[in-house]
Amino acid sequence: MKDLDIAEVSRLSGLSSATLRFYEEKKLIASIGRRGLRRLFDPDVLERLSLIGQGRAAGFSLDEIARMFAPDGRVRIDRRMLAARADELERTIRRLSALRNGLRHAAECPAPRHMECPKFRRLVRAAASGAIAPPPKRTPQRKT
Amino acid sequence: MKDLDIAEVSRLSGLSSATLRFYEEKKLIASIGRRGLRRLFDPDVLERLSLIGQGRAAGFSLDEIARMFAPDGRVRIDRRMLAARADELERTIRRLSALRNGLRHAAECPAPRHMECPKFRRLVRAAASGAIAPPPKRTPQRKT
DNA sequence: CTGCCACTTCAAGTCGACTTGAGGTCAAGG
DNA sequence: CCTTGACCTCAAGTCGACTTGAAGTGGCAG
Repeated sequence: MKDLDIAEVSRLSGLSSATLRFYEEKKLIASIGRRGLRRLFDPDVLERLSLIGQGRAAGFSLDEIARMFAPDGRVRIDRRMLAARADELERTIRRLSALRNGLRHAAECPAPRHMECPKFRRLVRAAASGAIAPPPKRTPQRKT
Repeated sequence: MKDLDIAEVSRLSGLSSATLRFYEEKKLIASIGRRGLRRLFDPDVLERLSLIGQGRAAGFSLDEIARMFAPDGRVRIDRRMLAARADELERTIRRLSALRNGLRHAAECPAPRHMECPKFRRLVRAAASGAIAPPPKRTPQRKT
């Protein structure tokens, strides 16, 4: 397959070229050369970007993801790290499920004001003990 | 019940006093008075903080949460908004579940290098089409 | 009465992941 | 040959949710 220039990679990956340059600077991807000033990429970069996307979606930081690639560019993922993250995801999923149930109830609850609904109060109380739950960040938007 | 000073609220809620001041400034909570310089809070503030925690955990921003409280301090939550968020959570949960399965597989996969495992490649390919998934932020840590 | 020290205010800093802006370059089309 | 426009670099800005630092204050133990 032919090399891709940054605009093509951008189009195919859905990431802005600024982001691609940023990723290159962070050593997450590497350009294979230039045509004039323009970066050229091996089509493999798309797989790599997908991998990076997976990592991000799983909650790894860019730095962590960078560490998952051996210096030769091969994937070298610590299996224990993955298992740990899977467990963490499991917990997150449970928490979010409870939350979703709470929200669904609140959305359907007939009480004129939420604090008058015993179920809602119970949910609030339940979460009140101890520390307050930290945020599972909402999906930001990318710009083309 | 007796009024609480900021240190007590901090202890009971697990939030730093700086955070409490920050929340007050953002109109998320209100102090009921002072003893000297010290803020005093109605014990109800704990329920309010719990509610705020719930909101944060559900992915609402502080500004959005602030809008959920009527000027008189009563809860006034738009039910459609809650339902919408519940649906969004549902989607997030599905995505995370798939991801968790992928991670679990990757962690147990016998292939010496992940890209050699057909299952792993399939997962990567699957996510490769179209945009890259956005990050579900990881739990930060609070300081007392 | 004095000193301590947890509180106060206000401004500025932090963190991650990008985005934006200014000023520059160069391959390709007319 | 010249213009055009997409790319380039580097620095700085943005966003949300706090945290940190400097400088000040006042209730209360001794």
